[in-house]
Amino acid sequence: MPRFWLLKCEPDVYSIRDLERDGRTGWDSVRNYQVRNFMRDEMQAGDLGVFYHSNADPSGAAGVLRIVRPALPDPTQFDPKSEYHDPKSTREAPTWLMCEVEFVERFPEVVPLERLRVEPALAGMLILRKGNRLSVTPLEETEFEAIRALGAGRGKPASAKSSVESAGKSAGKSPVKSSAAPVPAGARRKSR
DNA sequence: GCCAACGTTGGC
DNA sequence: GCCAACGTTGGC
Repeated sequence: MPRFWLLKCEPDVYSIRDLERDGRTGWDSVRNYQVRNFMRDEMQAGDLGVFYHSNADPSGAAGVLRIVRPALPDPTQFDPKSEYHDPKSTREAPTWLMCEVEFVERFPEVVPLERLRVEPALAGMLILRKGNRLSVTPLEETEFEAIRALGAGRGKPASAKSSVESAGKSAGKSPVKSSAAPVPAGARRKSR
């Protein structure tokens, strides 16, 4: 059973269109212990994630990605020239991890935060909680499916009661562009 | 650009 | 191990 995640990134830094173009990328530069532990302990290959654009116009859910490999050493920590260099980290025991992700789909339009907020199925979602700053958060399957439905334009109006039932299984037939592109080496800010 | 909320740091 | 100061995030 796959798990579900929400991954935030500023689209000025790396957007869903960049991922669509690249096919795969290393979700690097995360410098938060809680997020690192998610990647180390809970994330699994095959998990699905919502790609969320933060600090954007509009901010919101932009598409879907899949976790290819969950807990790789983040190379930026070893790069003295990187903004994310961590001199205390060693290759034997890397402090920081990243995951490799692949493109699954881009929503025709970003589902704005404003829309997510009024969706009953998303009432408990971590990212909507005030003050939450984690760049990677777990999602319930119902939350993931609700966001995916909104992204596909299949969301019920915000006023509708119970929008969960309609969010059926749609996994498994994703238009994955199976690019064999390696993980880009460039140090990119995937938020912390 | 403001500012609330949070994580991290460092003095003690 | 407490906690104030500081830096950062991210919506608005």
